[in-house]
Amino acid sequence: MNIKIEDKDFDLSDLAIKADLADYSPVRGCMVIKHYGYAIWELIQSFLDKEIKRAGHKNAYFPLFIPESFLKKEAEHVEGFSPECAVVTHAGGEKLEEPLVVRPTSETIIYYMFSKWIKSWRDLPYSINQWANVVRWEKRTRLFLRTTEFLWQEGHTAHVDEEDAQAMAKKMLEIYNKFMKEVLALAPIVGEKSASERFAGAADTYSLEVLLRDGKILQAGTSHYLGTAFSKAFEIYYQNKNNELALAHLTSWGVSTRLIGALIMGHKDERGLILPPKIAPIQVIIIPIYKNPEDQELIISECKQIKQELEELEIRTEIDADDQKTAGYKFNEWELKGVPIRIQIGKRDIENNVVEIVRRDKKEKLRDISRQGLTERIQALLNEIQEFLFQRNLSWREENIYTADSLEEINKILNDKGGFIKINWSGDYEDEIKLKEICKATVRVKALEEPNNKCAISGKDAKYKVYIGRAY
RNA sequence: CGGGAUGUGGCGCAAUUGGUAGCGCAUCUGCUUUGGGAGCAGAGGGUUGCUGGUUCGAGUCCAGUCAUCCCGACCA
Repeated sequence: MNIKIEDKDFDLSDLAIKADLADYSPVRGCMVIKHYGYAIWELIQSFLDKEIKRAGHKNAYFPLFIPESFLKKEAEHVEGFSPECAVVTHAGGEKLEEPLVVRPTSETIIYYMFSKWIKSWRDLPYSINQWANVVRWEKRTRLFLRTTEFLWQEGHTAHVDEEDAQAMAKKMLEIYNKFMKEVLALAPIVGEKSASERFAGAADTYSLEVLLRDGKILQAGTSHYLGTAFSKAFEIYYQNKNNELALAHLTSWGVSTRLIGALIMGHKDERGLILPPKIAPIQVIIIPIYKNPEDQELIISECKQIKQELEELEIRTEIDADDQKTAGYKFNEWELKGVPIRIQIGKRDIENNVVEIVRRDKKEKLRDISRQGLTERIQALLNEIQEFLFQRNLSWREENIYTADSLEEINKILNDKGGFIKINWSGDYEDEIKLKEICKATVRVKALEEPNNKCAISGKDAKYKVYIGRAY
């Protein structure tokens, strides 16, 4: 890798490839997730899977192929997804009687099964989660943010009534929010989508919107209250306590490998990736520095000793003992890859019974850190970095929430700074269109406050206070 | 899917009016090096994305195709 990284403003593809997270595949819009990137996904999975199970959901697996007719059963759903479906028409050397859709999401096939499994109020709430790949033939792709095939988790639940279902949709939203704050150190704005931004077929869509370092906004997770539209389409009826047939109320919720995009773009700086400790595949990188073979042996054995001590505290540690590369090269490379803490040990340090520590988040060099109590010091520092990154992301978000009362103001703010703008909005679709055409911005989520002025787009009476911004 | 750009050793790039492909980094060998991307000397590596066409001759011109990037319309 031959790159000078001083003051380089990385874009996402630069970073994803140079930090060795992913590579392009020969198929348009698809990516290979390399081991360093996949390790991040595995960590995401292990944290979230625990939370999802704690919330009472069990994992299952549904097929990749969905009969085309299933997609067509729910009107809005088919309208939303048909254009981006990959369809298998031939298999086994023959034309299929009914084409099979490669799942863009699994509502239809899961609810088809729900209708067979749910018969009584005693069966409810019913829930399933699956970790799977899905395919959406997007016009424009971008590594991690929008790839043709991506990995995700999708949860589906059925409930006796709206109240119960809404509570679940919100509970899962809060689990995502907590995960993003505590593990990914990202501070999303959480709220309800406008009608036009809803999931195809949903009654209500809630989402988590992350402000990235480039000022753009990323929808990083969603949770939907689906109402009874799918239940009608797939005949998910149950017998209630009054011995009547009733429609189940459904929810679905998911997060994808896009979270890795949020992670990259939410924390990066001019030197590359910055990974919060909890999600970093390597939390501590140890770099031995030596001039001759005698020192080398001594120093490496000290590195191994430190690695072992750190691993006893379950701190993910690696030693970069590659003697083909100079120390300086390694410093830059591991910074590019976002490892939270680097320990440097040379002969000097061993003689003085100290090490040098460099923290990635603040680019701060801590010299002469005592070897005694080092592991505890590192552990505390990892927590400190985790907290620092969250606080930094939170202030970044807070500092970039603006208000505006006209399209001109909105445009100026977005051109100069990006970020979120809180505006009053009439709630009319035509105003959303206007906002998009003139400012290239969309309504991200509704704010909790009540509107306190006329609509910033049209001057009509405002119905909502909303956050808007330019999104990926 | 529309507009624009690009595609040349692993990576980044060059090659004038068409004349048979060159540089830097990386790689290999040797010696010296190693606390912020090492130095010197030598060596290897290419059907120029792919397919076809024009031409005595194509990296260069033409057509098609595939991929990537930027801008729109579509989206987690």
